[in-house]
Amino acid sequence: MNFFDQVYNLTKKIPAGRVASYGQLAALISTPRAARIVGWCLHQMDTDADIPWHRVINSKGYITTTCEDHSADVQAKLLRKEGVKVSRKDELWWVDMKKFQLNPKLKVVS
DNA sequence: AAGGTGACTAACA
DNA sequence: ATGTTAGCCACCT
Repeated sequence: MNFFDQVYNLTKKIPAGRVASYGQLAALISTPRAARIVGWCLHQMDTDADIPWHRVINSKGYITTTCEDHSADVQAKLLRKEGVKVSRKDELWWVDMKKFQLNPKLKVVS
């Protein structure tokens, strides 16, 4: 199983109504510094894959997608549909990580 | 086979 | 406190 598959697998486990950061996912796959790869992975992923890609955002809570199919607007909409509070901040969509981050305690590492 | 590319981050100035 | 910089590492060309 390659890294991408692990990312996909893990992403699927994120429950609706919660979000995780790229770095957090990387840490859970035991490669704490691979945050960028996680992002790239989701960027490259098949659009039809059954993966809740929208539940993954950056460590500060901002939505920074650059995909056209998976735009930040779409992502924000999907999250709100699941009960995650998304607001406008600095021209970007933002969610409160303190409230919605998946298992914050796991973000130890380092 | 080697170097480039990120939906990132933490450390610094 | 805010903006920049430099590591990060699996995959692609």
